[in-house]
Amino acid sequence: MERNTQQRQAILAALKKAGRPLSVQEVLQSAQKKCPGLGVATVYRNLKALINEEELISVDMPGGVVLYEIPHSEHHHHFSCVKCSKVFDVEACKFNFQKLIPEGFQLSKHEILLSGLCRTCSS
Amino acid sequence: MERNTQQRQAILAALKKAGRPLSVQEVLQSAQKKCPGLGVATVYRNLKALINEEELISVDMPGGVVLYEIPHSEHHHHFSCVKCSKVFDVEACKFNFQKLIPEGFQLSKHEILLSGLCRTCSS
DNA sequence: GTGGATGCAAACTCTTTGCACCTTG
DNA sequence: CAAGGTGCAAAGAGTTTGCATCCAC
Repeated sequence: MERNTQQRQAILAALKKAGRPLSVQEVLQSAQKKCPGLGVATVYRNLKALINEEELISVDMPGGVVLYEIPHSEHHHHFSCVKCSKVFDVEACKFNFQKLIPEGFQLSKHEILLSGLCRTCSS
Repeated sequence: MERNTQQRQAILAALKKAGRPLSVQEVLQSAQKKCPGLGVATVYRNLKALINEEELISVDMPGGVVLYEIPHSEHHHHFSCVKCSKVFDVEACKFNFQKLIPEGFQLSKHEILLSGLCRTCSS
């Protein structure tokens, strides 16, 4: 997928505008404002292609929900608000996870998902 | 769900025997050995009920796969082998995640998923 | 005996795919 | 104008639900 179609532009614009990880449905609804008639299949196809091109990253949430975001920072994790369900980025961690795993295991990646109340919901 | 049915016993036995998080399909196949004719719906219903009763915990994996395990230790996380796809428990972490999140956010839970090669697959 | 639990199949949700048409380069 | 992308609808995969039957208490 190389062509710069209106659909692709609308999808990327929606994610850029949001500034936080969005679900497929959120991407669809937001992108449809700029591109009426946009279908779900196209969103799925573009999201998959954009991840392959490393223009997007996917964030797996509990319950099988997958969110998509533009990889703006080198390394970061996520915070999910239990009340409003919005997902926020949190800063990089400098923890040494290697010491958690047993002898002989090779660590190559880690994912951290924090949850609780966001600033808005906790006040 | 309070009754101690053969199906429920078979499901719990399968998870106890495995000693690691299992998928719905793994639970079904293992439990069917002791309980032929066991249906998928019953497995789903029991797993859900057992989680409510806090006799099981669920582990969300990337790709929307949900695994189930018996909560044997107080607090632990998981390591997923990228080669054999088996999931192992790793020891408790003592990291301070609070310092990662922004001012005003309230942290109540954290999930860590490590991945790489397990001992068997790395040798 | 009776109400909760089961098994089956249908229904649902979410994602993918086939195909004719359209659009970008 | 030609390849590649799109939209629609149908097909899949995974999970849930309705209902008659069954069985644990």
